[in-house]
Amino acid sequence: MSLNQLLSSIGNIIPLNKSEKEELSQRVVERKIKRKQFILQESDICKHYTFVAEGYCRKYKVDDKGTEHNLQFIAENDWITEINSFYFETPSRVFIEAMEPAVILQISKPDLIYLYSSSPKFNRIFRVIIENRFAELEERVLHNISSTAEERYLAFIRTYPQLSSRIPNTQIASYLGITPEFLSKIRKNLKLV
Amino acid sequence: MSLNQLLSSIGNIIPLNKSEKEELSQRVVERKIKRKQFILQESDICKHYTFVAEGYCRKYKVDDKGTEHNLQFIAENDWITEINSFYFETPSRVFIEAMEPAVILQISKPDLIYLYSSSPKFNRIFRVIIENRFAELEERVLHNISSTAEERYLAFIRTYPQLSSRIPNTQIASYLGITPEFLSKIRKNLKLV
DNA sequence: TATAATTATTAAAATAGTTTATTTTCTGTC
DNA sequence: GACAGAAAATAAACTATTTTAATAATTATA
Repeated sequence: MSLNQLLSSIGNIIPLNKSEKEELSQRVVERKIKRKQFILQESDICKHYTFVAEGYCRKYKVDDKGTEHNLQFIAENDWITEINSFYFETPSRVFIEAMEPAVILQISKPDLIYLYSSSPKFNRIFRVIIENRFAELEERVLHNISSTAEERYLAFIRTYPQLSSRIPNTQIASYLGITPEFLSKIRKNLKLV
Repeated sequence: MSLNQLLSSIGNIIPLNKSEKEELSQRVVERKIKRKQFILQESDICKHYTFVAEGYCRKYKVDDKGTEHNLQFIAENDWITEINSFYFETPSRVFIEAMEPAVILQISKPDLIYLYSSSPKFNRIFRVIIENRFAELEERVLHNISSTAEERYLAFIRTYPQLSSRIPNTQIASYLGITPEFLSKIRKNLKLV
């Protein structure tokens, strides 16, 4: 059951005692989300820190020309939020959307603030969660500025082997910052080699 | 004096009381760094969280071909570390180097761990520091995948107006992920327009 | 102040990536 | 199992960016 998934995922960071688990469990709300349904829409305020238990999501931004740009894919047992919008209560500039039917667990900001005060461990947990994501993001920037599209594509499928097979190529292209046509070209090339 | 700079910068996140300021001040070490001197070298373990009081630094990675790629510039009153290396005590994959004669304040990992346990505020402070940097980094990824080199250059000088005038164009090009020659072309073009 | 060394600019040719348009393949649904 | 709609592949022409190489401008140092 998805709450256990969340507890064990957090337990990997720091083991929680019974009362901490209680506190956390009581403040988490489970939701079932359809494919293509939004978890967060642009210009809304991001009210939750979200744990993905089943399915996967994408976080993307729409630019002035209406083109979508994928910032992140979020697989099972991973956390997603829009930090700026969540903490500063400013309108979100991104969408978060389920790519497959999903089960998510959400914590509201007041509840999270409560948890931070109830045990210092929670502060630490959410610091570690964002630090992990930060390291990942920095890795990505590095690839973006130092690798060709082909190298980035190979790195992507190497880093997310299971997930990448579930993601349509259009979406992967948008994540890599190239057109789907050029991704096709790259894939064709790789087959020849 | 640089310790006051650090205290006031942290005070902007959460005000500290006297004893917290004491605890922090006692665990911070000031160092003067020459231009081009390293604060962290590749394959070393990052031992400190570093606050830049004067001067500015760059964090960069050297790829297989020996080319340097700038990941970040760190100006006065900002923090820098290599999260992965610092927390997991793994060899750093990046260099951090002073671009101008600098004054820095450093906290070692044991001292930071101590601070985390001494007051929950410190956990929160370093969570906020990394969250801010995270938001900045995400903005950058977005630009990288959705903007042309010219747009990225304009965004860069708009975001860091004072700092960008102190950074050589070669370094800016490396940050933008383009060649210095192409940056020249862009700058020429912008003058004409 | 002159000279060396680094940094910035320019230009031409080569490569990487986009655009537009068409065709093929895949997927879901009745 | 046939059909509609979405996703993927192909190709040609176009644009962005790199590479190489040479020159000009700036900065550091004897």
